[in-house]
Amino acid sequence: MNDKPILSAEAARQLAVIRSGVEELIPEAELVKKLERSLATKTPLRVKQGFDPTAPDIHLGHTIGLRKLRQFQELGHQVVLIVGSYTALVGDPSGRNKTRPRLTEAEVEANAQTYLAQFFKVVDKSKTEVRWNGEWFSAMRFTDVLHLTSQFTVARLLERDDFDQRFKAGEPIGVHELFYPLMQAYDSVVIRADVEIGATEQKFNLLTGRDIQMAYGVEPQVILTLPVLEGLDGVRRMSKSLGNYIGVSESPKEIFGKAMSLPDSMIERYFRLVTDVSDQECAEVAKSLRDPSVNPMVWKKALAHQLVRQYHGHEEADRARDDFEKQFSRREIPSEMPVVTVESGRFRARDLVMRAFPNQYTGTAAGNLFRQGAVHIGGERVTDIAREFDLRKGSETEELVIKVGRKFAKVVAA
RNA sequence: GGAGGGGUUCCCGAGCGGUCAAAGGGAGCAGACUGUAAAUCUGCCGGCUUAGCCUUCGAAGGUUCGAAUCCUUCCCCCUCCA
Repeated sequence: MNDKPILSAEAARQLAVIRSGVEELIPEAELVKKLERSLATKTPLRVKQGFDPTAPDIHLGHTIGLRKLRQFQELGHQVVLIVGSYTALVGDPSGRNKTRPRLTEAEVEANAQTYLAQFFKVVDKSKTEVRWNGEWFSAMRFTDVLHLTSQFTVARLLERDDFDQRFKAGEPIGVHELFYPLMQAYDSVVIRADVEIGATEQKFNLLTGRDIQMAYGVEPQVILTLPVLEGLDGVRRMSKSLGNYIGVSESPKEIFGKAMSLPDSMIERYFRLVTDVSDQECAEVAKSLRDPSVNPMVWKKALAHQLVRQYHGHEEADRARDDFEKQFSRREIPSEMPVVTVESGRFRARDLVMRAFPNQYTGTAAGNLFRQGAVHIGGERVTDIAREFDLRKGSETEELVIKVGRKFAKVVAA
């Protein structure tokens, strides 16, 4: 406590903002020094975040980090985004129990563009420096690689939990995967990162950055880890591959609906981690949620509304909420649903379902839905897959609303 | 390089010549109940022109009336030794 330097008011303010919501800040004293120096010399800190263009969909889990970057920008610092065009060729082993599939360069390029478009929905593009790490890795000679890899030991690499677990479980570990942390670390050397942020599972990689920077005679970065967000199941991490995510590019209706399917236990956490709602307001939400007379659904709706608002604006948020209440609370037919046009003619009930929801069901699966009473056609439950419906343009049966479970679609005769 | 163990349907995991489209669990989907929450109960859970048929148990061959189960070769993974 006594060895902490005395903070200037501005540095103290910045530190408080930076620290909010973070899991770990290592080492805090170094950040303080960097902040003071930044203020004194009017030189922004270089705040690094990397991403591998493997999965183009940015979801709420990612926004925890992106929101932190934006905070840094608002404090006047420089964000450096590393597009891991080369690291993607390895695949980050963090939190993985399998080797990642390798991507082609074309896939990497396409994914990166998709990613950037979404990235700048949260982060200020004008205050971001984007660098592709192929810039330096493609120029490396083998002796450079040997030099880099000689700065670290296998024992230390194997200390990390994910490698350790895979090793013990008899899962394969490719030698190239061991390079991953070193490559990420080297990025920090090249761009002279002052701060690198990442999810908690990134801690090892981030710390490696410090070691490697020192080995190359660069001032080590401060690392800042952020919590990992649970997905829609409330248990497993939000991820595209698990299909339990809310993407920032999704429609208002999807975002609202997915948010409403969250377990109650996640409401407060989501408010804290992925909305602009202030800490004080979050505390009030938490308090209210503990009150047994309050229906948590009220807060979940508020959360869903807030999320849609952040990505689509207030009007869309209102509309999504109204639609939701109409469709699910009052069980009315939604105002908007996918529309599929078909040629005029007679259709068997099961074919109608398969047309209405293209590529979603096999015939067997659709047949099961009928048997289970999940299918409503024109507002009536249908259990006979062979029942025929006449759809004709111009006639009174020009269109039919098909409902399967909770999903709606409209079939219109052309 | 040598020795041993292993690859089963989305995942884990049983099966070890017919009764196997393959136990059990998980995930998923649907119905009931609800707040598109949780919990619970029930059903479905390879495909098809569905009382039947077709394709599946790492790959390719072979033995057999019949193979996920036996044999051969190959591919991949793990462990121990070097």
